[in-house]
Amino acid sequence: MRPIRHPDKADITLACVLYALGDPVRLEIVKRLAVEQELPCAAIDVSVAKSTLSHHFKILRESGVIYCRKQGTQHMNSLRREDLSDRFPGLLETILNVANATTETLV
Amino acid sequence: MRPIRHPDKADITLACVLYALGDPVRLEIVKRLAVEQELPCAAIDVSVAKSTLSHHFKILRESGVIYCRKQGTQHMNSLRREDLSDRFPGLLETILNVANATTETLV
DNA sequence: CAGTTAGTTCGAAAATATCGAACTATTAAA
DNA sequence: TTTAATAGTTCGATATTTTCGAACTAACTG
Repeated sequence: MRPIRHPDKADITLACVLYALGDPVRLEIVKRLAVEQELPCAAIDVSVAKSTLSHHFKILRESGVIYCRKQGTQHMNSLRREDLSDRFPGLLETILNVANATTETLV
Repeated sequence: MRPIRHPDKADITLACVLYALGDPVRLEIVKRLAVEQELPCAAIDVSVAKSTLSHHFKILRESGVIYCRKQGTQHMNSLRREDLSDRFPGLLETILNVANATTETLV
């Protein structure tokens, strides 16, 4: 397995973040991470193939939305809250806010 | 030309809105509309084919981000500010805020 | 009516997403 | 110390989406 790539805070772009969040599966992942602090990929119970879920985590990671560290056989994921609110103040907070206020059938 | 379809306010979903905004061209369109109130498609000067630009406007329209009315040969586009802030309070405002604060090379 | 402008639709090519199968890395068990 | 189990990635094929240019439609203009 290759080293896990993460963009520098300064390289995080708004369009990429919005793109990453603009998918029901990924939005669900982010909502879970907002509550649970840190989770392995398998903790997310959505109806997509394992390889597809892996792809979604990669998109979130490469867009700068989540941070991922290896721990044993697991990959522990967490939101890059601080980096995101430095770069785009209020963005993640507002999105999580409206995401939780809305009862959308996600996934 | 078929009648122009717009989703009802209640049918606007967060994932679709974020998806619509998660593209540099479409984000640029929205930034322009935030300043100019109402614009025909051709007023947006981006380096994509006319048919591609038409597609981007369609995505924005069908996601509920913009409203489009025909006026002669033109299609006048405007942000659905009120509908969006009813449905997702603070979302568009925050996104426009950080979009303008950030000097991203879009398009 | 012919010509112009604004935008859409169509068909093909390119890029992205999804899936299942095969793979890699780490831990646990025999 | 093999052997198996678990977590996740990578690969190859198929499906969906994006992009483009060409052809089209609709409304205005001379």
